[in-house]
Amino acid sequence: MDHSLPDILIKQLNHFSPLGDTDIEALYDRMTSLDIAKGEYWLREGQVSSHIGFLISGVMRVYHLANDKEYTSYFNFGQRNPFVSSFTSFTKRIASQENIHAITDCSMIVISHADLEHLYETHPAIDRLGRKMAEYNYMLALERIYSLQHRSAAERYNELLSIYPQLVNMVPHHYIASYLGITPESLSRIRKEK
Amino acid sequence: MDHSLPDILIKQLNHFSPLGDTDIEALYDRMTSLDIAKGEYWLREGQVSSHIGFLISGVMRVYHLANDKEYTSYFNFGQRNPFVSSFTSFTKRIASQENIHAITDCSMIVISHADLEHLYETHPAIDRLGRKMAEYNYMLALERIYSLQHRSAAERYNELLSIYPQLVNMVPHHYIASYLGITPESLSRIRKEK
DNA sequence: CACCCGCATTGATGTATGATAAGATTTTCA
DNA sequence: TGAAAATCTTATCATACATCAATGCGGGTG
Repeated sequence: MDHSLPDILIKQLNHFSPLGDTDIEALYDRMTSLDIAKGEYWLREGQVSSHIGFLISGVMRVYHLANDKEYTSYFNFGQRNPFVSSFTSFTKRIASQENIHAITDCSMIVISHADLEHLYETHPAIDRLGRKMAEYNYMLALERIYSLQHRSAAERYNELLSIYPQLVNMVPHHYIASYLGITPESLSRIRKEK
Repeated sequence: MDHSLPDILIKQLNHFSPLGDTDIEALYDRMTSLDIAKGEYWLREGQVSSHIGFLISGVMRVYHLANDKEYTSYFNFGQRNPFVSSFTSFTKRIASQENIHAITDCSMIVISHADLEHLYETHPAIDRLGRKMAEYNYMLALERIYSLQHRSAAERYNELLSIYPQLVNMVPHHYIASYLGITPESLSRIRKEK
């Protein structure tokens, strides 16, 4: 892509692990920008996830379909959770069980699996960056496990509110409910309490 | 330590990411073996986790204490889940909220944070290995999130049975219940159904 | 051997959340 | 703009799981 990777991407990646000029140059060469309009899909169940994305703006949602219900794996939104992927599909090169779509108009910077592997092979600093990102995502996942394991639905909702105050105004509530592991009706009751 | 890292460790690490002879040599120099007797603690809440461990044999348990209750974060047991740590404490160098203790006599190979960082700096193959391990742990965490989010207690118990058939005979049931996010009474009822 | 004491079980009851159905509200778009 | 669709709420009832209390079991220790 042209020499215009958004500052926010460089800044965030540098925050995970410092990159040299040649590393950033290599990223320039392999990453491309991708805009997705509200409602559009980036990945459908059954496909092998070919790219991983870094979300610049908007809200994306990863969900799984079973028994006629949607199970929201997670949202990508803001700087806390910018890595968009069906991670297991992307990493293991297997069919995804998940769908990924844009809840609002979205802007991403993406890279293909082959290109990322190539960068890992040729740029140790990027390999390290990959490690830092995986460690970060793992720690986020541990927090979520703890929350699901030990907190009530109302507590989980309040946690979500405190972490992403704006999210609740941007996405349909039944998606939020599904993310929390409850029904839309239960979420409605929880919200009424307050 | 002496030149006798267990084959199982080398084999498992190689399975994550291939290591050269010099990498393995470097691991030899920095890793030490550590045995912990049944009931002993490896880490107490409030301490900063100084080492990460690879479990060779036995069962370890990571748990958190709150409101007079024990919340079991996870078990380390067998080859599926060999990395023992309070990961956030170890990675961020902050006080751990978790305790780690041996449920049975345990044997581990451990490495200090400083030594691991040094290996990451000097051996790109080990940095890559770290990435693969983090990615692996992340994928395991995603599975657990899905299970907690969308499955009933009985389903989660059966999952656990199918993944670690022997575990239920080796650890007190109230630990298992806590891991599943339910009370010992509920677990007892689930088991009676079968 | 007998006594604990931690653990597992069982029963009775309470509560949070799910299921179903109906209505109200908002959004979409022809 | 107006009708249809999607979403949100509310109500009722059902169920899974928690809580509380009591009993039983089993292994360690005097």
